[in-house]
Amino acid sequence: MSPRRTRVLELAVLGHLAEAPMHGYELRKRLNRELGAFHAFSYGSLYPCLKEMLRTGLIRQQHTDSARPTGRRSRIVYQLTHQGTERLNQLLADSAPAADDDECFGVHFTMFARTRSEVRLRILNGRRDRMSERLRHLHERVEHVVNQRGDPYTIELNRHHAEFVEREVVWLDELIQRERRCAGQEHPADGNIGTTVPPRQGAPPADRQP
Amino acid sequence: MSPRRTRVLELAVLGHLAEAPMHGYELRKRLNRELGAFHAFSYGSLYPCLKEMLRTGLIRQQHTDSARPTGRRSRIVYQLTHQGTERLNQLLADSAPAADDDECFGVHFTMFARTRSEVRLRILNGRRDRMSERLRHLHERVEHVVNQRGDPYTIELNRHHAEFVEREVVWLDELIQRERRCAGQEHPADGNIGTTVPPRQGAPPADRQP
DNA sequence: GTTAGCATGTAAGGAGTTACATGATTTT
DNA sequence: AAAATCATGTAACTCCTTACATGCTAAC
Repeated sequence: MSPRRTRVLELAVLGHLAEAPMHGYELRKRLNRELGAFHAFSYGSLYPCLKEMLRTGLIRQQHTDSARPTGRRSRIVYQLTHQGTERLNQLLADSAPAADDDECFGVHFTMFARTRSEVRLRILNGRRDRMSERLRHLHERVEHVVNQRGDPYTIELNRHHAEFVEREVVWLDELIQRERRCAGQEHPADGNIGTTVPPRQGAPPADRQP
Repeated sequence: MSPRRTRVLELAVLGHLAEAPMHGYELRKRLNRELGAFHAFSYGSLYPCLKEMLRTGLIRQQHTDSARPTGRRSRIVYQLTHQGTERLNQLLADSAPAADDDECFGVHFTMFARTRSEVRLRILNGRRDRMSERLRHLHERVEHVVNQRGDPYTIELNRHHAEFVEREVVWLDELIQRERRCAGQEHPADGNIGTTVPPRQGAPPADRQP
């Protein structure tokens, strides 16, 4: 019925569940902490998304035998299915959306530690190219406005924006260089996404109560 | 029926029509040129918005006696009504949304030349405060991630973002200082920001055909 | 004679948000 | 007893995009 193929949210959820099984509330907290002021998701989008992903078989509810860990309201802990893992790899490997969309890039970036070095480079390069292109457009526009009749505030806004994009390109260049220097190392952080994630064996669903 | 109270688009349209009557196509071109890569509106949002504004009496169709200027397809030229002017002033005076929403701030900013000095200062100050607050949150988050377990890429993203917000605050501070220096002048548009802007007295409805 | 640009629109849908409803548990 | 926090969820709405449909004129 309603697809609810929530592009970026789906990716973020898959990425986090790949790290460890989790329930919705925890998921949202982490998402919003990691993405910072980049973007904040609400429950109104997260829960329907989880439901849809459940329906399409990307995730499943964990066998909740010993339901509530410390008496709280029973949680629904989700974990990736095989299909979910495949979909995640597929999404991660596709660098095109990350280049265009700021949010999407952010989400991809927060999962770089679990992304193959080659894919990271592809994403960073794609992003760099897009940003350069955007910069070129901006410069053209500034020039145009200056030449024409030029409202000073419009010029200032575009100039300021161009400065930001310039910095973004520099930042990306630095990151690309860093990546290149450690090329070959498939595990710059610890553990990849392509294979299963064994190091997290006995880790409980992230539940620290005092 | 369908309200279509398109917040930011409505403001932008009002602002541009206050400058000169215009038809939809021209409006969109200007919007997207001035806002740069900030945001691009499509016809699919602009035309319904115009229709709704027409319905609610914010704008009206100009008496299109001598319809087509050079044989082209007949245009529908819109102009502000009295209500539209009032609504514009009301929206411009409300600095709260501009502080929060990036797009909204951009639209407000491109209309600063036609905004009262006092309101400009209020908007800039509000924006500055919000950005400072955002910065504080970001620093807290970075610290938290560093202290906890710290994924290096998550830290890097937040650090990078924080740097941007820091620059934005600096930029706003500069603008505020500049505004303060020329306080009293209701129209610092000439030589305020950078380039001088020509008088723009009897500017015709911007229609240059070769 | 066909592409490109000007000009106006509509229908369907995407990707969320807000506000609300509910209920348990812990802290004050 | 009240407020905060944890936890899940829904309905209605927003604001915009994409893709399409139409048609006219200028330029290649």
